Formats: sequence, C-alpha cells, structure tokens
Amino acid sequence: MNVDSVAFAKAIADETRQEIMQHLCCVWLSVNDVVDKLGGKVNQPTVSHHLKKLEDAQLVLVRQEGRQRFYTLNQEQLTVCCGLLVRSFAPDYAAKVVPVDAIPVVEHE
Amino acid sequence: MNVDSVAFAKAIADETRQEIMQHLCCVWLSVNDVVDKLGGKVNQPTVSHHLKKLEDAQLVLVRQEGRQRFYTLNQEQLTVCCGLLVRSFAPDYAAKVVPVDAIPVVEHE
DNA sequence: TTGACATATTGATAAACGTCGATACAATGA
DNA sequence: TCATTGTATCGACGTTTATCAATATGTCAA
Repeated sequence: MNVDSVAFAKAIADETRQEIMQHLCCVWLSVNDVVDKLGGKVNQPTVSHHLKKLEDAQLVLVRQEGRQRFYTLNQEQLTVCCGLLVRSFAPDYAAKVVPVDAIPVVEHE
Repeated sequence: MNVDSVAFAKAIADETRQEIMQHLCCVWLSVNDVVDKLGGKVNQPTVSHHLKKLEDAQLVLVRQEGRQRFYTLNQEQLTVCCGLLVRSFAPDYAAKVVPVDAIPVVEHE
C-alpha cells in the first residue's frame, strides 16, 4: 500500500484546489493573481492555504520574486502520481497507457 | 473545471479505501472477505461504507450472488479518470501517456 | 525609518468524513 | 414459519478540513 498515492489524492480532492491547479497550468501566477482568477470565490488566506497543500504534495513549483511568490503547476509530478495509480490499481491497463521507460521505479511494500 | 475528477479524487483520498482497492485488484471478494483481508483494521459497517463510496465513483464492479455481494476493482474507470487528470493538468505529458489506439488516425493532409 | 504592499500564519467556526455499535433488511436453509 | 448468515443502514462521536477575519511576517520604496 502506497502512502504517497493517498497524499496525492488528498491534495487534489478539493474543488477549489483543482480550480487553482487549472489556473496554474502552463503559466506562472502570483498568489494575488490566483485570487483574482478565482473571482471572489475565496479570499487570499484561503488561496495561500491551498497553495501550501499543493506545495506539500509537490504539485506546484514556486519561485520567489521580490515580495511576490509565483506558482505554477508541476505537470511532471502529477503525471508520475497518475502513473503510480494506474500501475497500482490498473495493472491490466498500465502497459497500454504508460510507456514503460517513463515510469519511475516505485518503492513500496 | 471538471467535477468528475474531484469526485474521483475524493473517492480514492483515504488510506483504508486504497487498501480495499488493493485487495480488490484483479479478484472478486465478498464484503466479509474484504473485512478479513483488512485483518481487524476496521469492521464490517465501515467496509460497507467504503465500498459504497467506491461504487458511487464507479471504481468497483458489483455482482450479487445469493446473500453475498462480490466486488472487484474497475480498472478501466480508474484508468479513464487518471487519463482525464493528465489531460487536464499535464497537457505537456498527455501525448506520451494517452494510449496510441485511442488516437484517431488521420489519413491525409 | 516609515509606509505600503504581498503573502503567510493564527484562531475560530462550521461542514464533511471515518469509525463504531446497534439494528434493519434480505436470502437461505431447517 | 423460524433461525442463521451476509450486508446495508442508522445515529452518535471524534477528527479532519475549508473557510474566514484578524494579524504577523517579509520586502521594497521613499
């Protein structure tokens, strides 16, 4: 049983967080940029809270610049985690879906 | 923003549930079989609760047989959900991960 | 240093969730 | 019919979590 895949699932198991992830896909945004993108759905401390959770799960990359912090989605980590899930829970599909050489070696059990 | 990927994440965002999924991978087990496999970690009503959550997310297939209900992991649904995640949140990697036979062949141009 | 701005942290609150014991429901066999 | 077995549901409880307002921390400019 792999604890990391539980941590990954918990990290993305929130609608607001996935919305933030969507906005951070392929672009770097400051915290306030994200707050603005969410259009008043939640306010700044909540966004910071979610970004911290995503950072803990290594699902975002962070770059400090002056007094701002820029975040972007870590696509590689997300891909790795999904690959892990498929390998663990869909072995019959793993070979078809994920190229073997792209799968990091998993340590578990 | 895709609601289904949030539902999927919530469904697998629990350690006990992932443990159950592990045991249901490639085999059919009755509820009590699962309870036994968990070796006293949780008891029967809790297992039923988790199986219902997994069933709601279509992550398990169910077969009634007499007074027993047999469950097995739905590997296809899990694969689909992971593919959805990668396409949504890792577009730069999606091309490598999506199965070749799922891509429609273009004959000309 | 002072003030303004960007972000993180804290404390409180309400909702969601996992778990349990007890019990209800359903199917089988005597 | 009744008793037994397998599973689901209910009600309660404690924990986790998302959210907010208020405040602290950190950075830069004047």
